[in-house]
Amino acid sequence: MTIALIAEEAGVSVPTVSKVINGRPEVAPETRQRVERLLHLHGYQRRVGQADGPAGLVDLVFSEIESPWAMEIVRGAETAAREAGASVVISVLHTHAGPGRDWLERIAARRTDGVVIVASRLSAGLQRQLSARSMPFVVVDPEGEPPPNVASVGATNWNGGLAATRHLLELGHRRIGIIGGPADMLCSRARIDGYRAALETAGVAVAPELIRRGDFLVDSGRDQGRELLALADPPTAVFAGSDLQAFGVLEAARQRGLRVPEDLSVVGFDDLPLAQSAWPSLTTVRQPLQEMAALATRMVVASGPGAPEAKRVELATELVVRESTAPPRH
Amino acid sequence: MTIALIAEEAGVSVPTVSKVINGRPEVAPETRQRVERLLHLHGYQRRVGQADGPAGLVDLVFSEIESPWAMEIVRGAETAAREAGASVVISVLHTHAGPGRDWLERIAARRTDGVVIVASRLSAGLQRQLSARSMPFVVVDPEGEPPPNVASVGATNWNGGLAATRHLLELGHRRIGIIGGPADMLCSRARIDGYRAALETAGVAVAPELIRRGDFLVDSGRDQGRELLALADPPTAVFAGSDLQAFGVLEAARQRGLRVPEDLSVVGFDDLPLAQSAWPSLTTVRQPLQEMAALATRMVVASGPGAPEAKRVELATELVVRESTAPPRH
DNA sequence: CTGAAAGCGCTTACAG
DNA sequence: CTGAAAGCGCTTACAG
Repeated sequence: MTIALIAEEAGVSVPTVSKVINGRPEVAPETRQRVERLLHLHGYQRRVGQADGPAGLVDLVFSEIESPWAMEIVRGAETAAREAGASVVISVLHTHAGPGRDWLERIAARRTDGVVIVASRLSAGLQRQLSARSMPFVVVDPEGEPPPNVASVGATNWNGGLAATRHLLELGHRRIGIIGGPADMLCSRARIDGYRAALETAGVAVAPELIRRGDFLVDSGRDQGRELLALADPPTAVFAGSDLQAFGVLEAARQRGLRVPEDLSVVGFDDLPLAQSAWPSLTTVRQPLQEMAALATRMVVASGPGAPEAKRVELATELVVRESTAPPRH
Repeated sequence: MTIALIAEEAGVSVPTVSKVINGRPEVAPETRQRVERLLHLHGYQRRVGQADGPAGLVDLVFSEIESPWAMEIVRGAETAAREAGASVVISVLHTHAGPGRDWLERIAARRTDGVVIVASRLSAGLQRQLSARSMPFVVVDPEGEPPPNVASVGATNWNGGLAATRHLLELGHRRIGIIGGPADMLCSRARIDGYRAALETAGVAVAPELIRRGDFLVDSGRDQGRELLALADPPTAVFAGSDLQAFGVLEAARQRGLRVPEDLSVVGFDDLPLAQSAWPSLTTVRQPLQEMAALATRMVVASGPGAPEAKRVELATELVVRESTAPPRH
């Protein structure tokens, strides 16, 4: 939006618009008002030179970055952006409700090549506004069901849930607890469904009291783990929703004087670098977080102005067996 | 001061000066340097349509982001930037040599309010180039001795090393191993000096074989820890250079069948969120990473165009005693 | 790697 | 009050 365009729309000359912008006195009040309204309407901002190639920026939007999980996402996005000659801008919203108007206005004030939204809700309004500004976007691990025409990247969570649960069943476990993430996280629901499928296939009844929810952090693993272990008929194995949650379950087991894996088997999800260094080292479902973020970033920078192809990609998860799982005692 | 005047003084054309300012690659190195010196000398600032406003971007430059340590820095910087109405751009250089020409050209191609350089070397050349472009910058935890006129933020590493070592001495330990970071990290040298000071004050001889170096990651803690525990007269306590290194030492102790803290005391450094969840929970020296990054970010955005006041700030460290330290057996 | 020429968005001086 | 014309600082496309 240039003053030339504003001038045309207002039916005045370029110098007149310039005078309004600069508060010169010699402009007729009606003219001034008409021009001001148009300036405001179009959100006019002075533009220097005429660079306007790609901005070299990809916006990476988190709801929270408390977990080392987020660091893996940042690493993947940064690598892919750098390879494309771009840099990553981090925003943390501190809400799962998705980016709001504040954020959108800030983003609009500078240029960006595109937006990667991580583990957050994408409202229809935001989708429309991003599209209106020709900002391509991709959602990583969407919260809730993403609209069908939105590009997204995730992992094969259902398969991961299935593989983890089967591993425990094969070891001989029958009472298997599960701690999921927030109820509206799609990835978490898929894992729980994989857990159910494995149990049902094996002819093991699904016990509602063994299915718990928390956020993905250590504390919720400890709290839910404690409750599971305090049950009259406690589980002999727990499948946690994240590696951090699994660390919390390890803590709960220690507090009860249980040894892992002799008295309790624990499986995590993510395979963060720290999963190897924990004690006992963690059996977990690896999801390729760096690759997921890198792919989303590449989709966004490759798409140029205009929406990227709306497709859903799921990268493979893989069970990594370490020391935290073993057959149950009897 | 216009680019036309600079061009005349440098004996080049106006477009050439424009290319230098915008980080275009097609300028001969000698030409670039001559022009940069003049830009800096005259304190050049782009004058078109005077305002242009702040870019709303702070560049946060890491050499590596493998550790959750980096996440704490990101969180602090992001919070401070958001409070100032700005966003954080992440760059990872994958070298400790500090930002090079590549990076500088990319940065110059867009606007930035300033640069926070984390745990990297700041070359005189880079310092000159940032100044030439009126980009304020602050170094967090500088590698090597930073030039005296450079603003930097760190922690009271010497005091931290002193406090950790005193804690172990007070518990009765006399053979205390230490694993530092890379030899040219200033923060690491300060901690080792604090360790020496505590030993000397207590009249305990400093044993060279007990002083080790690694990077700050888990593997180096495990490797150096293993070597320390394999000594003919092994230490009864180890002060690690980071919490991750301490996790590695815990692993080395387990591999040797030693219990912590009964057979070996371990102290970390940083107090990452995970230090509480480890087992045993880690006695460590807390450094306020988020506050350090937030302060550096605020210094950079507050300084406006032109260099920030060149000052060195050290935030306080604090010993946090948990379960990984105890009196030695005898 | 360099710069003459054309062009950008915007401002100013001035004629009407 | 208004706008055609000249001008400003700067950038870009391109020929050499």
